[in-house]
Amino acid sequence: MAGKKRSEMMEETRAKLIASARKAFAEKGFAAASMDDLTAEAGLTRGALYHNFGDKRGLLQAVVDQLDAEMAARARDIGAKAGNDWDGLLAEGVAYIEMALEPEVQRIVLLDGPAFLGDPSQWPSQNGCLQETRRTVERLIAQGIVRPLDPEAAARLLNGAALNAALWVAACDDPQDVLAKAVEAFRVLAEGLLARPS
Amino acid sequence: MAGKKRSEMMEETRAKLIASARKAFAEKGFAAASMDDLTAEAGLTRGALYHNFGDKRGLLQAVVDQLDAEMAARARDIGAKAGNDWDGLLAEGVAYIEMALEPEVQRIVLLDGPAFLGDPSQWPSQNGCLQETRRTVERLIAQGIVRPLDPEAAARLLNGAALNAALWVAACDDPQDVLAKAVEAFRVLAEGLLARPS
DNA sequence: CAACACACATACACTCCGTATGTCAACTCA
DNA sequence: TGAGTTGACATACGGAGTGTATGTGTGTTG
Repeated sequence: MAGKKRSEMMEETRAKLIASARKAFAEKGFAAASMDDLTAEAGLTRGALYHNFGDKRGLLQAVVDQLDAEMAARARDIGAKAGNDWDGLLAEGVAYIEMALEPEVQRIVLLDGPAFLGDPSQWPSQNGCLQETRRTVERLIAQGIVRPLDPEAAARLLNGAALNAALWVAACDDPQDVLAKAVEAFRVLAEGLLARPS
Repeated sequence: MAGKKRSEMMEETRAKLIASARKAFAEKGFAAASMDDLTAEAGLTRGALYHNFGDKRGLLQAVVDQLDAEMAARARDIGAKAGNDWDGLLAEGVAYIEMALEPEVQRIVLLDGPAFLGDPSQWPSQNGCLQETRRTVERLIAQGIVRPLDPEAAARLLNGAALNAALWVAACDDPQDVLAKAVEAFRVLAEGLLARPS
């Protein structure tokens, strides 16, 4: 079995390590996750890890990149399904809140990522979600729907608001009820961006 | 010298350890800070640390509590100086952004705190900044200035937006310019909370 | 003043990361 | 095709760090 080339094998081990790391980081957090346990669960040793990713942070970076790409793709799809850009922006924001409820996203991308890798906008993956939101804001400004302001700033604050909303929902007792309140508050805040009719 | 009672001595060692920890955590981050180095700089050993704080996280919690109390007090003062509650809310938000630019606050309270202690609202100190903002929002709702919505949700999102704004400013090349953009965006977003004249 | 309590120091066991070295299969090329 | 080489990964080792168990000296109390 397995007529694989060396490069294919290597891609496979990378994928296995990243998959194990996603689980371990999400469950125990980056700091508490043991590389020995990680690699063992993937049927490998730390040798493979250091060979492929350099060090522990390198593995975290790879995991974050993968998650971020998935999140950006989902946000794009959801935004595209909306009737117009404004509804798209709101839908993206709500989607971001809901994604941030998943342990993998919350723990790895939103908590450990910034703590161990630094500011998200400086990541190699360039924080796809942020870019997605920024582009939507830029379109809305061009259309005159949103007030002229720095799109990067707006995207930053919107995503930040969504993140904290998600942390709140994730830690509360009644997620159903709190999620509704958080989404409502997000919508209200976002409306501040709208160009006033006045 | 030193006609001190035992309890006074203990308070003093706690204060010394917390002070050293603030420096070390802010400079190296919680994970990379060594307890041996920490305590040595305070003229003590790890024995004192484990006796007073239980474990490394306990020390982080104590540091975070202290910083949080200071931040809440500053926010309260700044909010009180404003002419009305609405200006107070904006001033608090801007102050929060500016405080988050200080390395101690950013690194310890905003990055390592959530990563190692979990959701801020569940901290024993109960996140004074958040409570401060929430109370201001409650007053504004009572006055009919802000739309009726969940004050906790609004406070959460506002603080989250401010936090991300600060991370952005701290990591950028031109803090002066970016800070202005961030503050502007914050103001615009916050205006979404205002009751529409309709 | 004798006995205790307690704040803190010391010593030890364990885990974990990173690196240096080893090994074996896959690829190359004569 | 087979000897040499490369490279992906495993193994072995050293250093550092946390947490705990035990020791010690000073302050407190009856």
